[in-house]
Amino acid sequence: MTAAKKRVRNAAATREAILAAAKRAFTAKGFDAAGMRDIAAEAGINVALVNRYFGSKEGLFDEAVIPALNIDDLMSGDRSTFGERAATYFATKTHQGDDLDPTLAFLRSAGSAVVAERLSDAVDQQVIAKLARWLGGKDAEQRAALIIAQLVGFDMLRRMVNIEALAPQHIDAVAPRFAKVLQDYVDDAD
Amino acid sequence: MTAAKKRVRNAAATREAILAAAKRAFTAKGFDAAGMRDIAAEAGINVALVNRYFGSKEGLFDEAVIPALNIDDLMSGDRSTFGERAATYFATKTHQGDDLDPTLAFLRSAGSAVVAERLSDAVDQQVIAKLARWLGGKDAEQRAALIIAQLVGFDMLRRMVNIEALAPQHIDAVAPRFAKVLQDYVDDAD
DNA sequence: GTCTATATAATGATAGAC
DNA sequence: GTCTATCATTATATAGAC
Repeated sequence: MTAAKKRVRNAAATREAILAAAKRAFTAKGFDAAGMRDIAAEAGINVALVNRYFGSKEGLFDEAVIPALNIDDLMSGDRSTFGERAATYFATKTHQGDDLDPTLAFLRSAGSAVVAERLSDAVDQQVIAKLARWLGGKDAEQRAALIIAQLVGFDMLRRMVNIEALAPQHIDAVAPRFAKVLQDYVDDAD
Repeated sequence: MTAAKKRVRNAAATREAILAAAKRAFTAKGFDAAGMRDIAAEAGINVALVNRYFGSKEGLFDEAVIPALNIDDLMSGDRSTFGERAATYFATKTHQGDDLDPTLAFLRSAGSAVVAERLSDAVDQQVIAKLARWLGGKDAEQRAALIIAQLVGFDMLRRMVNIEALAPQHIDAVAPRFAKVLQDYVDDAD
Protein backbone atom coordinates (compact mmCIF):
# COMPACT_ATOMS: atom_id res chain seq x y z
CA MET A 1 0.00 0.00 0.00
CA THR A 2 1.09 3.54 -0.68
CA ALA A 3 0.92 6.42 1.72
CA ALA A 4 -2.60 7.56 2.46
CA LYS A 5 -2.22 11.28 1.98
CA LYS A 6 0.73 11.79 -0.31
CA ARG A 7 1.16 9.90 -3.53
CA VAL A 8 4.38 8.17 -4.37
CA ARG A 9 6.37 10.71 -6.28
CA ASN A 10 6.22 9.81 -9.93
CA ALA A 11 6.10 12.66 -12.34
CA ALA A 12 5.53 10.59 -15.47
CA ALA A 13 2.72 8.53 -13.98
CA THR A 14 0.99 11.58 -12.54
CA ARG A 15 1.20 13.36 -15.86
CA GLU A 16 -0.34 10.40 -17.67
CA ALA A 17 -3.08 10.03 -15.09
CA ILE A 18 -4.07 13.67 -15.50
CA LEU A 19 -3.97 13.39 -19.28
CA ALA A 20 -6.17 10.29 -19.28
CA ALA A 21 -8.72 11.87 -16.96
CA ALA A 22 -8.73 15.04 -19.07
CA LYS A 23 -9.43 13.06 -22.25
CA ARG A 24 -12.41 11.42 -20.62
CA ALA A 25 -13.72 14.71 -19.22
CA PHE A 26 -13.31 16.75 -22.42
CA THR A 27 -14.98 13.98 -24.42
CA ALA A 28 -17.89 13.66 -22.04
CA LYS A 29 -18.57 17.31 -21.24
CA GLY A 30 -16.59 19.57 -23.59
CA PHE A 31 -14.01 22.18 -22.63
CA ASP A 32 -16.13 24.66 -20.69
CA ALA A 33 -18.19 22.18 -18.72
CA ALA A 34 -15.27 19.95 -17.76
CA GLY A 35 -13.97 21.03 -14.37
CA MET A 36 -10.38 21.00 -13.18
CA ARG A 37 -11.50 19.61 -9.82
CA ASP A 38 -13.32 16.73 -11.46
CA ILE A 39 -10.36 15.93 -13.66
CA ALA A 40 -7.97 16.02 -10.71
CA ALA A 41 -10.28 13.88 -8.58
CA GLU A 42 -10.66 11.28 -11.29
CA ALA A 43 -6.90 11.21 -11.78
CA GLY A 44 -6.52 10.71 -8.06
CA ILE A 45 -4.39 13.80 -7.54
CA ASN A 46 -4.69 17.37 -6.32
CA VAL A 47 -6.00 20.21 -8.45
CA ALA A 48 -2.84 22.22 -8.04
CA LEU A 49 -0.87 19.55 -9.85
CA VAL A 50 -2.83 20.02 -13.05
CA ASN A 51 -1.65 23.58 -13.33
CA ARG A 52 1.85 22.59 -12.34
CA TYR A 53 2.09 20.06 -15.17
CA PHE A 54 0.06 21.76 -17.87
CA GLY A 55 0.08 25.43 -16.95
CA SER A 56 -3.65 25.92 -17.37
CA LYS A 57 -6.86 24.27 -18.50
CA GLU A 58 -6.10 25.45 -22.01
CA GLY A 59 -2.66 23.88 -21.90
CA LEU A 60 -4.24 20.63 -20.82
CA PHE A 61 -6.70 20.78 -23.71
CA ASP A 62 -3.84 21.46 -26.11
CA GLU A 63 -2.15 18.24 -25.15
CA ALA A 64 -5.16 16.04 -24.51
CA VAL A 65 -7.38 16.87 -27.48
CA ILE A 66 -5.80 19.00 -30.20
CA PRO A 67 -3.21 16.49 -31.52
CA ALA A 68 -5.90 13.81 -31.82
CA LEU A 69 -7.96 15.87 -34.25
CA ASN A 70 -7.08 14.06 -37.46
CA ILE A 71 -8.44 11.37 -39.75
CA ASP A 72 -5.09 9.84 -40.61
CA ASP A 73 -6.44 6.30 -40.20
CA LEU A 74 -9.01 6.88 -42.90
CA MET A 75 -6.33 8.14 -45.28
CA SER A 76 -4.13 5.09 -44.94
CA GLY A 77 -6.16 2.97 -47.35
CA ASP A 78 -7.00 3.34 -51.01
CA ARG A 79 -8.79 6.41 -52.35
CA SER A 80 -11.31 4.25 -54.17
CA THR A 81 -12.66 2.85 -50.92
CA PHE A 82 -12.55 6.00 -48.80
CA GLY A 83 -16.31 6.58 -48.86
CA GLU A 84 -17.11 3.09 -47.71
CA ARG A 85 -14.49 3.07 -44.98
CA ALA A 86 -15.43 6.50 -43.65
CA ALA A 87 -19.18 5.77 -43.72
CA THR A 88 -18.76 2.46 -41.91
CA TYR A 89 -16.45 3.96 -39.34
CA PHE A 90 -18.68 6.91 -38.51
CA ALA A 91 -21.91 4.95 -38.69
CA THR A 92 -20.77 2.36 -36.18
CA LYS A 93 -18.28 4.01 -33.86
CA THR A 94 -19.20 3.93 -30.20
CA HIS A 95 -17.41 5.83 -27.51
CA GLN A 96 -15.47 3.73 -25.04
CA GLY A 97 -15.93 5.56 -21.76
CA ASP A 98 -12.28 5.58 -20.80
CA ASP A 99 -10.90 6.96 -24.01
CA LEU A 100 -10.69 10.20 -25.92
CA ASP A 101 -13.22 10.50 -28.72
CA PRO A 102 -11.87 13.40 -30.79
CA THR A 103 -15.06 14.09 -32.69
CA LEU A 104 -17.21 14.21 -29.57
CA ALA A 105 -14.65 16.38 -27.79
CA PHE A 106 -14.66 18.70 -30.79
CA LEU A 107 -18.45 18.89 -31.07
CA ARG A 108 -18.91 19.49 -27.35
CA SER A 109 -16.15 22.13 -27.21
CA ALA A 110 -16.81 23.98 -30.44
CA GLY A 111 -19.11 26.48 -28.72
CA SER A 112 -16.45 27.56 -26.25
CA ALA A 113 -14.90 30.93 -27.00
CA VAL A 114 -11.73 29.92 -25.15
CA VAL A 115 -10.78 27.05 -27.44
CA ALA A 116 -12.70 27.95 -30.59
CA GLU A 117 -9.64 29.28 -32.38
CA ARG A 118 -7.34 26.37 -31.61
CA LEU A 119 -10.08 23.97 -32.69
CA SER A 120 -10.52 25.88 -35.93
CA ASP A 121 -6.81 25.83 -36.65
CA ALA A 122 -6.54 22.13 -35.90
CA VAL A 123 -9.49 21.16 -38.10
CA ASP A 124 -8.27 23.41 -40.88
CA GLN A 125 -4.65 22.30 -40.91
CA GLN A 126 -4.62 18.79 -39.47
CA VAL A 127 -7.83 17.54 -41.04
CA ILE A 128 -8.98 19.47 -44.10
CA ALA A 129 -5.69 20.65 -45.58
CA LYS A 130 -4.21 17.19 -45.11
CA LEU A 131 -7.24 15.49 -46.67
CA ALA A 132 -7.13 17.95 -49.57
CA ARG A 133 -3.52 17.01 -50.35
CA TRP A 134 -4.41 13.33 -50.16
CA LEU A 135 -7.40 13.81 -52.47
CA GLY A 136 -5.63 15.90 -55.09
CA GLY A 137 -7.39 17.04 -58.25
CA LYS A 138 -9.44 20.15 -58.84
CA ASP A 139 -11.03 22.11 -55.96
CA ALA A 140 -9.37 19.74 -53.50
CA GLU A 141 -9.82 22.09 -50.54
CA GLN A 142 -13.51 22.48 -51.20
CA ARG A 143 -14.11 18.79 -51.72
CA ALA A 144 -12.19 18.03 -48.53
CA ALA A 145 -14.17 20.62 -46.59
CA LEU A 146 -17.45 19.21 -47.86
CA ILE A 147 -16.41 15.68 -46.91
CA ILE A 148 -15.50 16.73 -43.39
CA ALA A 149 -18.74 18.70 -43.14
CA GLN A 150 -20.65 15.50 -43.89
CA LEU A 151 -18.73 13.51 -41.30
CA VAL A 152 -19.04 16.17 -38.60
CA GLY A 153 -22.74 16.72 -39.23
CA PHE A 154 -23.45 13.01 -39.31
CA ASP A 155 -21.73 12.41 -35.99
CA MET A 156 -23.45 15.41 -34.48
CA LEU A 157 -26.90 14.12 -35.36
CA ARG A 158 -26.16 10.50 -34.62
CA ARG A 159 -24.45 10.76 -31.25
CA MET A 160 -25.26 14.18 -29.85
CA VAL A 161 -28.80 14.71 -31.07
CA ASN A 162 -29.44 10.95 -30.89
CA ILE A 163 -31.43 10.68 -34.09
CA GLU A 164 -32.87 7.19 -34.08
CA ALA A 165 -32.79 6.81 -37.86
CA LEU A 166 -28.99 7.01 -37.80
CA ALA A 167 -28.47 4.46 -35.03
CA PRO A 168 -26.23 1.43 -35.71
CA GLN A 169 -29.18 -0.93 -36.20
CA HIS A 170 -30.06 0.95 -39.38
CA ILE A 171 -26.56 0.85 -40.75
CA ASP A 172 -27.60 -1.35 -43.68
CA ALA A 173 -29.79 1.40 -45.06
CA VAL A 174 -27.68 4.37 -44.01
CA ALA A 175 -24.09 3.39 -44.70
CA PRO A 176 -24.42 2.78 -48.46
CA ARG A 177 -26.18 6.11 -49.03
CA PHE A 178 -23.64 7.95 -46.92
CA ALA A 179 -20.69 6.14 -48.51
CA LYS A 180 -21.84 7.02 -52.00
CA VAL A 181 -21.99 10.74 -51.27
CA LEU A 182 -18.55 10.73 -49.70
CA GLN A 183 -17.03 8.76 -52.55
CA ASP A 184 -18.61 11.10 -55.10
CA TYR A 185 -16.65 13.96 -53.56
CA VAL A 186 -13.47 11.89 -53.67
CA ASP A 187 -13.94 10.94 -57.32
CA ASP A 188 -15.00 14.39 -58.50
CA ALA A 189 -11.38 15.28 -59.28
CA ASP A 190 -11.64 15.49 -63.08
CA MET B 1 -38.11 61.66 -20.67
CA THR B 2 -38.77 58.71 -18.42
CA ALA B 3 -37.66 58.33 -14.83
CA ALA B 4 -33.95 57.82 -14.42
CA LYS B 5 -33.94 54.82 -12.13
CA LYS B 6 -37.19 53.03 -12.70
CA ARG B 7 -38.43 52.12 -16.15
CA VAL B 8 -41.91 52.96 -17.23
CA ARG B 9 -44.00 49.97 -16.31
CA ASN B 10 -44.66 48.05 -19.46
CA ALA B 11 -44.76 44.31 -19.13
CA ALA B 12 -45.05 43.55 -22.82
CA ALA B 13 -42.21 45.83 -23.87
CA THR B 14 -39.95 44.55 -21.11
CA ARG B 15 -40.66 40.97 -22.05
CA GLU B 16 -39.84 41.66 -25.69
CA ALA B 17 -36.64 43.50 -24.80
CA ILE B 18 -35.44 40.55 -22.73
CA LEU B 19 -36.37 38.11 -25.46
CA ALA B 20 -34.52 40.10 -28.11
CA ALA B 21 -31.39 40.39 -25.98
CA ALA B 22 -31.53 36.68 -25.19
CA LYS B 23 -31.71 35.79 -28.87
CA ARG B 24 -28.61 37.82 -29.56
CA ALA B 25 -26.74 36.36 -26.58
CA PHE B 26 -27.63 32.72 -27.23
CA THR B 27 -26.71 33.11 -30.89
CA ALA B 28 -23.38 34.75 -30.13
CA LYS B 29 -22.23 32.68 -27.17
CA GLY B 30 -24.43 29.61 -26.74
CA PHE B 31 -26.50 28.68 -23.71
CA ASP B 32 -23.80 28.10 -21.11
CA ALA B 33 -21.60 31.06 -21.96
CA ALA B 34 -24.43 33.56 -22.24
CA GLY B 35 -24.87 35.31 -18.91
CA MET B 36 -28.11 36.46 -17.34
CA ARG B 37 -26.48 39.72 -16.28
CA ASP B 38 -25.29 40.44 -19.80
CA ILE B 39 -28.71 39.71 -21.24
CA ALA B 40 -30.39 41.94 -18.67
CA ALA B 41 -27.91 44.75 -19.23
CA GLU B 42 -28.36 44.62 -22.98
CA ALA B 43 -32.13 44.65 -22.56
CA GLY B 44 -31.75 47.70 -20.32
CA ILE B 45 -33.44 46.06 -17.35
CA ASN B 46 -32.59 44.40 -14.08
CA VAL B 47 -31.49 40.77 -13.76
CA ALA B 48 -34.29 39.92 -11.40
CA LEU B 49 -36.82 40.66 -14.11
CA VAL B 50 -35.52 37.91 -16.32
CA ASN B 51 -36.42 35.31 -13.75
CA ARG B 52 -39.70 37.00 -13.04
CA TYR B 53 -40.76 36.83 -16.68
CA PHE B 54 -39.21 33.54 -17.75
CA GLY B 55 -38.69 31.61 -14.54
CA SER B 56 -35.12 30.62 -15.28
CA LYS B 57 -32.39 30.72 -17.88
CA GLU B 58 -33.75 27.47 -19.29
CA GLY B 59 -37.20 28.97 -19.58
CA LEU B 60 -35.75 31.89 -21.47
CA PHE B 61 -33.97 29.55 -23.85
CA ASP B 62 -37.19 27.62 -24.39
CA GLU B 63 -38.93 30.72 -25.65
CA ALA B 64 -36.06 32.46 -27.40
CA VAL B 65 -34.47 29.60 -29.31
CA ILE B 66 -36.40 26.32 -29.33
CA PRO B 67 -39.42 27.40 -31.43
CA ALA B 68 -37.11 28.85 -34.10
CA LEU B 69 -35.45 25.51 -34.75
CA ASN B 70 -37.15 24.62 -38.01
CA ILE B 71 -36.58 24.79 -41.74
CA ASP B 72 -40.14 25.58 -42.69
CA ASP B 73 -39.07 28.25 -45.16
CA LEU B 74 -37.09 25.69 -47.16
CA MET B 75 -40.10 23.39 -47.30
CA SER B 76 -42.44 25.98 -48.73
CA GLY B 77 -41.17 25.60 -52.30
CA ASP B 78 -41.10 22.71 -54.71
CA ARG B 79 -39.39 19.44 -53.85
CA SER B 80 -37.51 19.45 -57.14
CA THR B 81 -35.62 22.60 -56.20
CA PHE B 82 -35.00 21.86 -52.53
CA GLY B 83 -31.30 21.09 -52.99
CA GLU B 84 -30.59 24.29 -54.83
CA ARG B 85 -32.57 26.45 -52.43
CA ALA B 86 -31.04 24.86 -49.32
CA ALA B 87 -27.50 25.01 -50.69
CA THR B 88 -27.79 28.64 -51.70
CA TYR B 89 -29.36 29.60 -48.39
CA PHE B 90 -26.74 27.90 -46.24
CA ALA B 91 -23.81 28.87 -48.44
CA THR B 92 -24.62 32.56 -48.31
CA LYS B 93 -26.41 33.24 -45.05
CA THR B 94 -24.73 35.78 -42.81
CA HIS B 95 -25.73 36.50 -39.27
CA GLN B 96 -27.26 39.90 -38.64
CA GLY B 97 -25.93 40.87 -35.22
CA ASP B 98 -29.28 41.82 -33.77
CA ASP B 99 -31.20 38.71 -34.66
CA LEU B 100 -31.51 35.11 -33.64
CA ASP B 101 -29.63 32.71 -35.89
CA PRO B 102 -31.14 29.35 -34.96
CA THR B 103 -28.38 27.24 -36.47
CA LEU B 104 -25.61 29.15 -34.72
CA ALA B 105 -27.50 29.09 -31.43
CA PHE B 106 -27.93 25.35 -31.85
CA LEU B 107 -24.30 24.67 -32.71
CA ARG B 108 -22.99 26.80 -29.87
CA SER B 109 -25.40 25.31 -27.33
CA ALA B 110 -25.27 21.66 -28.36
CA GLY B 111 -22.43 20.92 -25.95
CA SER B 112 -24.41 22.10 -22.93
CA ALA B 113 -25.79 19.34 -20.75
CA VAL B 114 -28.56 21.63 -19.53
CA VAL B 115 -30.24 22.14 -22.89
CA ALA B 116 -28.95 19.11 -24.80
CA GLU B 117 -32.18 17.19 -24.43
CA ARG B 118 -34.53 19.98 -25.43
CA LEU B 119 -32.32 20.70 -28.45
CA SER B 120 -32.41 17.03 -29.41
CA ASP B 121 -36.17 16.88 -29.13
CA ALA B 122 -36.60 20.04 -31.18
CA VAL B 123 -34.30 18.93 -33.99
CA ASP B 124 -35.87 15.49 -34.02
CA GLN B 125 -39.50 16.59 -34.05
CA GLN B 126 -39.55 20.08 -35.53
CA VAL B 127 -36.89 19.58 -38.17
CA ILE B 128 -36.23 15.96 -39.13
CA ALA B 129 -39.65 14.38 -38.61
CA LYS B 130 -41.29 17.29 -40.40
CA LEU B 131 -38.85 17.13 -43.30
CA ALA B 132 -39.36 13.36 -43.52
CA ARG B 133 -43.11 13.81 -43.92
CA TRP B 134 -42.53 16.46 -46.58
CA LEU B 135 -40.08 14.23 -48.45
CA GLY B 136 -42.16 11.09 -48.38
CA GLY B 137 -41.06 7.90 -50.12
CA LYS B 138 -38.91 5.13 -48.76
CA ASP B 139 -36.57 5.61 -45.79
CA ALA B 140 -37.85 9.15 -45.41
CA GLU B 141 -36.58 9.52 -41.84
CA GLN B 142 -33.09 8.46 -42.82
CA ARG B 143 -32.94 10.65 -45.88
CA ALA B 144 -34.21 13.59 -43.85
CA ALA B 145 -31.62 12.94 -41.13
CA LEU B 146 -28.83 12.75 -43.70
CA ILE B 147 -29.96 16.01 -45.30
CA ILE B 148 -29.99 17.82 -41.96
CA ALA B 149 -26.61 16.31 -41.13
CA GLN B 150 -25.22 17.88 -44.30
CA LEU B 151 -26.69 21.27 -43.52
CA VAL B 152 -25.58 21.26 -39.89
CA GLY B 153 -22.07 20.07 -40.72
CA PHE B 154 -21.73 22.59 -43.53
CA ASP B 155 -22.73 25.50 -41.33
CA MET B 156 -20.47 24.29 -38.56
CA LEU B 157 -17.42 24.25 -40.82
CA ARG B 158 -18.30 27.40 -42.71
CA ARG B 159 -19.22 29.74 -39.87
CA MET B 160 -17.81 28.25 -36.69
CA VAL B 161 -14.59 26.69 -37.91
CA ASN B 162 -14.27 29.41 -40.56
CA ILE B 163 -13.06 27.18 -43.35
CA GLU B 164 -11.97 29.52 -46.09
CA ALA B 165 -12.89 27.14 -48.91
CA LEU B 166 -16.56 27.39 -47.91
CA ALA B 167 -16.69 31.20 -47.71
CA PRO B 168 -19.29 33.05 -49.81
CA GLN B 169 -16.74 34.12 -52.44
CA HIS B 170 -16.39 30.48 -53.48
CA ILE B 171 -20.09 29.90 -53.73
CA ASP B 172 -19.93 29.30 -57.47
CA ALA B 173 -17.85 26.20 -56.94
CA VAL B 174 -19.39 25.02 -53.68
CA ALA B 175 -23.13 25.53 -54.07
CA PRO B 176 -23.68 23.31 -57.13
CA ARG B 177 -21.78 20.41 -55.56
CA PHE B 178 -23.63 20.81 -52.30
CA ALA B 179 -27.01 21.23 -54.01
CA LYS B 180 -26.56 18.07 -56.01
CA VAL B 181 -25.92 15.94 -52.93
CA LEU B 182 -28.93 17.36 -51.12
CA GLN B 183 -31.20 16.90 -54.12
CA ASP B 184 -30.00 13.31 -54.55
CA TYR B 185 -31.31 12.54 -51.09
CA VAL B 186 -34.62 14.20 -51.92
CA ASP B 187 -35.03 12.28 -55.17
CA ASP B 188 -33.95 8.91 -53.79
CA ALA B 189 -37.55 8.06 -52.91
CA ASP B 190 -38.07 5.20 -55.37
C1' DG C 1 6.43 16.34 -6.07
C1' DT C 2 2.43 16.93 -3.60
C1' DC C 3 -0.54 19.04 -0.72
C1' DT C 4 -3.59 22.81 2.03
C1' DA C 5 -5.49 27.05 1.97
C1' DT C 6 -6.84 30.90 -0.25
C1' DA C 7 -7.39 34.69 -3.73
C1' DT C 8 -10.43 36.33 -7.04
C1' DA C 9 -14.11 36.37 -9.85
C1' DA C 10 -17.88 34.80 -11.91
C1' DT C 11 -22.44 32.39 -11.96
C1' DG C 12 -28.05 31.68 -11.43
C1' DA C 13 -31.47 32.61 -8.34
C1' DT C 14 -34.35 34.91 -4.72
C1' DA C 15 -36.33 37.80 -0.76
C1' DG C 16 -38.14 41.91 0.06
C1' DA C 17 -38.32 47.16 -0.26
C1' DC C 18 -40.54 50.57 -3.07
C1' DG D 1 -43.45 46.18 -12.27
C1' DT D 2 -38.96 47.20 -11.02
C1' DC D 3 -35.23 47.49 -8.25
C1' DT D 4 -31.33 46.55 -4.45
C1' DA D 5 -28.93 43.44 -1.96
C1' DT D 6 -27.49 39.12 -1.10
C1' DC D 7 -27.23 34.04 -0.94
C1' DA D 8 -25.08 29.97 -2.27
C1' DT D 9 -22.36 27.87 -5.45
C1' DT D 10 -18.82 27.25 -8.56
C1' DA D 11 -14.85 28.22 -11.27
C1' DT D 12 -9.55 28.65 -12.38
C1' DA D 13 -5.42 29.72 -10.55
C1' DT D 14 -1.63 30.39 -7.15
C1' DA D 15 1.34 31.00 -2.81
C1' DG D 16 3.59 28.56 0.29
C1' DA D 17 4.04 24.64 3.77
C1' DC D 18 5.83 19.99 3.86
